[in-house]
Amino acid sequence: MSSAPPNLPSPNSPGAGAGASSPGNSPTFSPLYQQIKALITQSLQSGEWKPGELIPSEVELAGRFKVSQGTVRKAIDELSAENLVVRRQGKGTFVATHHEARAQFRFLRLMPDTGEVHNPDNRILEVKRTRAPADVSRQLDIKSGDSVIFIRRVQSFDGVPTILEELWLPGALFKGLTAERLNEYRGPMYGLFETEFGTRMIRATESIRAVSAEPAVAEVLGVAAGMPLLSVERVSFTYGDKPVEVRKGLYLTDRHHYQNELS
Amino acid sequence: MSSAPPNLPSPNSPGAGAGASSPGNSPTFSPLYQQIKALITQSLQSGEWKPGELIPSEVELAGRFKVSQGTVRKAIDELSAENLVVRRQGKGTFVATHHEARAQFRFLRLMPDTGEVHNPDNRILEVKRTRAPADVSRQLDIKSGDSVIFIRRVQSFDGVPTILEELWLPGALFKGLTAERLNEYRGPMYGLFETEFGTRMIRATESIRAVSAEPAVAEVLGVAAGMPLLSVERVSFTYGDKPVEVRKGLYLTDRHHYQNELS
DNA sequence: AAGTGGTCTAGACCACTTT
DNA sequence: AAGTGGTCTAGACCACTTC
Repeated sequence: MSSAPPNLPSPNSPGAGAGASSPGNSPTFSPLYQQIKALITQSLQSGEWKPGELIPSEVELAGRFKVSQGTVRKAIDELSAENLVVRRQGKGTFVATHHEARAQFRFLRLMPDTGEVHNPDNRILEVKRTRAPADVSRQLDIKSGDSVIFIRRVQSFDGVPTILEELWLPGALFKGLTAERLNEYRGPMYGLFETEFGTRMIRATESIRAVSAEPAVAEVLGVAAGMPLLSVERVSFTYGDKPVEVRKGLYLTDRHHYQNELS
Repeated sequence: MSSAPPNLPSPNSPGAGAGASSPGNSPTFSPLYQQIKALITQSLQSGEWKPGELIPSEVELAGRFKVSQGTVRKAIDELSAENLVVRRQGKGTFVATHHEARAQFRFLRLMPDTGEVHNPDNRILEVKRTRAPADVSRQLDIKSGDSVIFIRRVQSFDGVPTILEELWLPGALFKGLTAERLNEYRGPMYGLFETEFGTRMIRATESIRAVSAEPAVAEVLGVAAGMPLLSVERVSFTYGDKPVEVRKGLYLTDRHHYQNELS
């Protein structure tokens, strides 16, 4: 294992020469555990350890990086808090995956008002390769007019159409994504993205508003035009805070609600 | 080596609602740092250390509880992650308070679409003591018909009425809360609750939907009836997961949006 | 200089899972 | 029994703030 050792300034020679150590932009050394965390994140990003897989034990990583187990532990603690890995006592630490109920609800906040049954159904209306609209290309941080995959779909619960969604994905990352593959795939869409295209969503921001259903939208959802709908605009990010999905959803909230925790 | 593991099986305090719904078995011994965390939380709850104040140093707490500093540290780490305390290097650890910009945005998620100026204005429409409606009393975990304080207010930004809110507070906890005190108070409402009534909100859940503005609502907000509005129903909790506020808000989202982070 | 939180180490033992 | 993560300790030193 090569594994470049951390670039720490070694315990003996702290920034003695730095002088005044003004609060400016001097090359501040990050804590050891942050450097370890960055190294582990690199291995996650590069696919050295794939979603669902076991990563090396704390002891082994400590040996590899030439630091104490406690330092590795603190690094993994933070990765665990960020939902990049999952610890299981006695078993080891695993790369987080969207193929688990655990991760599902982080990205689907619409809950039925009563009961628990979902009976979800996913109908793909359209998949095409096109050019990114200006606002989407800006949010995806790609050049205006770059190729993107556009997806339009309806999600129903217990047979009731509830979510109409439009997605834009960078074409460069999702070559070969077709309606057929989307339709035959079982499980969450982010699971497919992660296993088939090597792109794992780890974080997202959402902007929520109330809007009025336009006639075309109302027809798809089977409601009257003018019906109030929840508009949810999401930008999802993968490793390195790189945006890789724009999603605009319209939620019917007469029997469901968007659940949020403030803490 | 200390004499004996100070494994006190959790000091059973009456009403301290240990009912954290932990799915585990009953008499499980919790880790030491969890017990320390519970003790510190008790001191926070009892007001021994008040919001904004400095709590004893880690070394002092370690001495008081007869454990190592590392154990106290881990307890405070979690309290810090839960926003109950705030650490400041070199200064100490402080009890979190709503009188800081830092805490404001955790509980106000409505952001202007452009710009940053807020120019907030708060107009109290009504304050009265009444009996809790059935749904509110259920959410506040009080007896149906118990006395509650009811508040109705409008918040404007840059002179534009944007939020119409109705609040219900347990009467027992907020004796003496009047429209006058609400009007003359500068700063966030949760700040007033915390300093004047000793009740600190630490967590909340929100249910969000899209609804249509009823005529009476539309008039207050200065929009047309039928305008789509964001309905935000919040239940806030204080220490021990005790619900102490029900808040039903209607947000005008044509120039603002509800911002959320999925992580 | 003294006090605080922040980092790092080394070692011990515990709880859980698998062999 | 062996391996993993989880807890706890004791001590050292660093970074920051205040005196």
